[in-house]
Amino acid sequence: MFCCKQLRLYRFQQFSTFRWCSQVFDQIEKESRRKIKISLFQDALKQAQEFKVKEEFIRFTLCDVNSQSQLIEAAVPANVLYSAIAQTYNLEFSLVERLYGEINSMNNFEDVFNAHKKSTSIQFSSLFQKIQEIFELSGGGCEEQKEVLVKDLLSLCSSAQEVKYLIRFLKKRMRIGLSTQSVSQLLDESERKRLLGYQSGSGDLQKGIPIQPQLAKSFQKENKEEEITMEKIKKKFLNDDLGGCYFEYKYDGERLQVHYTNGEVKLFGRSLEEKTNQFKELSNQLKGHFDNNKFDDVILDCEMICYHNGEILPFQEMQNKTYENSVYLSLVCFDILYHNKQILLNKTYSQRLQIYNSILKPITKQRQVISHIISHKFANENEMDRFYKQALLDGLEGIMIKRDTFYTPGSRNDWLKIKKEKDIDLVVLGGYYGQGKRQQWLGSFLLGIYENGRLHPIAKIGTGFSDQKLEELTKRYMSKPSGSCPSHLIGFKDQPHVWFSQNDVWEVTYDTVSASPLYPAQNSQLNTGISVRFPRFKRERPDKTIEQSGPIQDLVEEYFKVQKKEFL
DNA sequence: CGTGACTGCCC
DNA sequence: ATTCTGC
DNA sequence: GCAGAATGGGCAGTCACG
Repeated sequence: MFCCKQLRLYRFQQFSTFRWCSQVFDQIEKESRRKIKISLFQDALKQAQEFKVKEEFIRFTLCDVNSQSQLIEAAVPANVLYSAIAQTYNLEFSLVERLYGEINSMNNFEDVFNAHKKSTSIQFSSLFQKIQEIFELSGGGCEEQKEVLVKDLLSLCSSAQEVKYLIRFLKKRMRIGLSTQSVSQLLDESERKRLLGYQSGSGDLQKGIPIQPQLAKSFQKENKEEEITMEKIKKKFLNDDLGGCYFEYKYDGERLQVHYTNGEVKLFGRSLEEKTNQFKELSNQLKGHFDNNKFDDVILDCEMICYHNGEILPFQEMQNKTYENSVYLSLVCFDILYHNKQILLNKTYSQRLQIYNSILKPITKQRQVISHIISHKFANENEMDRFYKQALLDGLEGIMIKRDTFYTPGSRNDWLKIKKEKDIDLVVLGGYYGQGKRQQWLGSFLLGIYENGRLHPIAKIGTGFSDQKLEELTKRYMSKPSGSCPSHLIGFKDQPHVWFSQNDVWEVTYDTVSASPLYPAQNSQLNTGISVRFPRFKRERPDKTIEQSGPIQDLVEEYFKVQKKEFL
């Protein structure tokens, strides 16, 4: 009897301390094979369950304290966190910012830490509770309180490893190579609803709880370097079979999942946050529409767009009308997951299409509360191509092509998006230190464009580099004497960590031009700065001079073009 | 009470 | 959002 | 092909500060 108690006590301390948790994470992080990562996590989950900290352990893994309340602010603003670290370990703030705000290898940190080490590790459940208290703070003066509490937490750590994962949690980047998708697979549906806030759609569907949306993949992503042709799309995506697939315009708005059940409307965003209150007026209009039209219970997949005087406004306009004046908001439905007591996930798209077309009216130039998208079938590449080109002429983002398959939550396999991408030559002005796996490199760069004899910032860029390229670029620019901020950019709000003394030309791919409150690049026709949406690195252009960047005139014209499109 | 910095969520 | 990476 | 982890512009909301 006594022995048993001793054993239990021993195991309890082994398994439910924060040290146990950080050791599990360390193991998972070091393991590169995903299957093994998952099984390590699964084992840990069993132990966590045994000691009644399963929920906390999962939330810690996913850096999610409590998804119940949307109003919770950032747990710990970066500067508060850094300041707490700096004070706890007697470090310069700037050193924390550069180095210890993101602990990767233990080499540097262990010495610093050892002087402040606690000999016993805190119980995991009590650590989690303390973290929760931090999250619950809000209002004036809360940052100061948070700082105090974070200092407490840091001082409770018994190993440098614990500090590492605590910091990562507070920064909301656990980066152990295992995240929501893998965790989700290990949960049953009720745990999934409770802990992740969504349902997978396998088995029963519960209305009023969001379902992971199905997603699309991009055609150009799999076909870099090459021109988009409908012939290639037909061959690669459709297996030369045009028969079963549908073509639709891709509206540039905001994805919303609509649940209407028992006379109640609920809206959910793409990341499954509830948006009912954020779009209250739209929600009420929808309820009115559904009530009046004798609607059955439904779950609809829609794009929210914004109308003004018979025109659909571009994305940027929608964003800032959204909260001010929701009378313009409108939904375009493009799929249906549930209708009249029937789960439709395992119906083909043809069948679902027929249902949503039968209960909604097609989209028109005049705003309706809710309408449906128009689907087309095409017999050959010419028709496909004409449709795509017409979409671009009409000012849309591009088109979607959908296979005639079941609705698969989370999958990107059956929907293809085709967007027009453009290239432009820009000048690299400086660099910003990277985070996480890019900590020892520059992680992004400031780009400029030549106008009126000077270079003007127009965007940052941080994707499109292979690891090797990024390392090479970092070495190249960091080994040169660094430049300084040009006098005309002293007021620029997002100063690079390193200004480059040599300004090279890079070819950059982007999607659209946007009005910018941050970037000063403009010309005399504009009363605002401009920038580009979705910038990505394509290649270096050593053959070009900075004067050959742009020209900005092209971007300005593109910007004006988007402003006055009709979108239908 | 207004402004600027920061964060979370859209894309 | 886009992109790259290891499995 | 999947999942994860880097990174982008820009808006609304929150909080610190003057």
